[in-house]
Amino acid sequence: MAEKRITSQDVANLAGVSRTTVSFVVNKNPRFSIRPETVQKVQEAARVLGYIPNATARALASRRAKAVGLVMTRDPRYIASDPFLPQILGGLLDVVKQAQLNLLTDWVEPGQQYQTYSSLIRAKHIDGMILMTPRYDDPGLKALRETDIPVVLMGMVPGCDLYSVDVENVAAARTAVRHLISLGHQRIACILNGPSPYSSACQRLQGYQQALEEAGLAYDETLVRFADFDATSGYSQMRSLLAGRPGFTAAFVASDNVALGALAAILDTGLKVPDDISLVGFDDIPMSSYIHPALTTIHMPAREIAQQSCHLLMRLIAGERPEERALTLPTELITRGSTRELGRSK
Amino acid sequence: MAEKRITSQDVANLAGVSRTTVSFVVNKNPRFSIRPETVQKVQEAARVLGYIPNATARALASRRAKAVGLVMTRDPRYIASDPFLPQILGGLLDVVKQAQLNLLTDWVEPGQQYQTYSSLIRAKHIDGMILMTPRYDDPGLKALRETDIPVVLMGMVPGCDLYSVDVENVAAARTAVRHLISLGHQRIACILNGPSPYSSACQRLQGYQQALEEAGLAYDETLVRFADFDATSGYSQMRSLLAGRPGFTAAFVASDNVALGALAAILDTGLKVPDDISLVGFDDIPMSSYIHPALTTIHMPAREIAQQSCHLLMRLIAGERPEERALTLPTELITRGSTRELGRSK
DNA sequence: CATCATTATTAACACGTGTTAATAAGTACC
DNA sequence: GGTACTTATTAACACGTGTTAATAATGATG
Repeated sequence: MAEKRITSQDVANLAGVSRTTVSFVVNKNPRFSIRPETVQKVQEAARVLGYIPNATARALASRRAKAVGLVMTRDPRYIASDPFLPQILGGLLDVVKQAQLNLLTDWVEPGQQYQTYSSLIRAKHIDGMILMTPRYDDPGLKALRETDIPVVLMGMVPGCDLYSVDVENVAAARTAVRHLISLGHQRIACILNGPSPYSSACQRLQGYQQALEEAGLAYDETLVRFADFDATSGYSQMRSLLAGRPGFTAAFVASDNVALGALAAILDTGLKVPDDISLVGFDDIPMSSYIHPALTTIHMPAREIAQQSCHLLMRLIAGERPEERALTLPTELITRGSTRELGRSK
Repeated sequence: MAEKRITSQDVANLAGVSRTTVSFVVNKNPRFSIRPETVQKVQEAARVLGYIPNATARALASRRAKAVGLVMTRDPRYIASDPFLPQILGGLLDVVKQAQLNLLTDWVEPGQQYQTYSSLIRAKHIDGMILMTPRYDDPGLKALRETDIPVVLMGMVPGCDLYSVDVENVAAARTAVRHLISLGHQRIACILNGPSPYSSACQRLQGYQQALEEAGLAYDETLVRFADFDATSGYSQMRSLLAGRPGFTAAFVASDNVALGALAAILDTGLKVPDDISLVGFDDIPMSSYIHPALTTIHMPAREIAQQSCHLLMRLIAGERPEERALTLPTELITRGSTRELGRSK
């Protein structure tokens, strides 16, 4: 309690130099060269006293918070069931630690988006932010575009030219559905990962439609459902699909999490995967290879997305303005046990 | 870019009062009463200008960072596969937002614990911190105890009287194993969630041993394995168990995540759950009810743990020092399809 | 030796707020 | 109308650092 805070002044006194010199040594400011023996003295004094610069004062003086924000745009209850969050966080922490930055996490209450975006930045708690899972209908995005605030979207919003890092959702979904078609399936159901305001849901639906179209298959709206990111919604949407008895032999579920729920629904109805219904997921969450049958899915490079987003954000904070505004990462189809050629049994 | 920052001075000028008055109005300082019409004037001016107080300056002046830290003590690769992180984060964000605090996330590199703990606080980036999944062998804990830094452990470390919030690991594990015993199982394998330096692993092992003892069953070390938090490790540990052909009819796996791997290993060997082997997990991750067979497990109130930890931390930051240092939350056995009475078939 | 160029160091101000101690204005009382 | 007291407001300092512009010390050059 009585621990006296040690300031740069204390270090300066002990080393017998001025506070400014200490600052130059600590920050290795290249514009001013300091005699090696002075550097030595200062570093020794800092070590002896256990000097740790006060980050707050530093932020105030340098007008740099040395922190970036991860801002989520979902209800907290979805945050709690987001299977990617750990990977994203892991990737961000990696980069952030290496760059000596801090990571602040926040979520925006629906409808208060702009308020939160702008106050986070303007209050200078952070230098820039990464927006996770942006929505089409977020009015805050347009407002952000007009400022010059460093922002990176994880996931893209069409018609919005903020910097973004995303996977090729359309192509990936098309690949997934093509795979089912190549196995002979003709009636293929589709459950999207989330509601349509989320751009990833929309794009994956597009990929589904494109694959059907190029194969000359009709698009049947009654085979399409929108889930809500979690397994529970996947379960009920699949039940709703099965209740209609539409005779589909395969399903593309645009989220592994949702797919697990869908899988449970199928098994509960007494049908088997892949014998009766082939299932393709999306995301390749760590667990996908450990369920039975192991889930065929699209690999989502979550960690890379996080890392690239962070690197991009750091460039923006440094003042760079790269030409390319949308960075798109490749995905990969992982074939496992949940898909099988139509009509072939074990 | 040219957007001029608006300071409290600007507000003061517009309202025709001093900066101090603005500060009193904004902070609703009760020690100084201000005439209602002045308050009105100031608030109006702030609204017109869109004034947002600079959090950094505020933190510096008030010597309160208005932020708490979530510090993880695992390798980043474990962070990435921690199924609880989303729930924890969701719970923390809930509380933190309500208290107008910010949440900073960080992880400590093994071996550098104390360095990071202390610099985070002393640099005043945060006012206090929550340590996730502490280890027995963390020398930083002892060092922390000697300072008066507000810290809450999520998960407890015996012999360390830092404030902590945890579940009753021993009792919960005992309940889980008792359940298996009550179903007639006598040879029960055990796979711990993580390596023994993690206290939760140790405690769950104790619970396992106690249940055996009170039922008069012998403790067989060859039936015990330590996993490494993820499904992959669960898979290999279960394979290793099965390779020995020790004839166990049930297994207690102290983590659902690990249990999923173990389940896959069992099924891959051609055995069935629960027909051949009954399985009890631990954690009740959201997915546990959606796999087949649905996992019998111990419900871990992750969200509550996070919330309670945060509340406790806030009290510590406020200067309180509650008598009770260890808060223990109850768990609950959730019986699902993965356990069955010995010898009874479907 | 005087002059200039270069290097090393520092005094002084800036960053935007919280807070104390002092002042000014207003009110009640005899 | 002066005094004591309350209320409203502010000037001035504190927080701990980054950074510029000026100064002092050193070395090189004619």
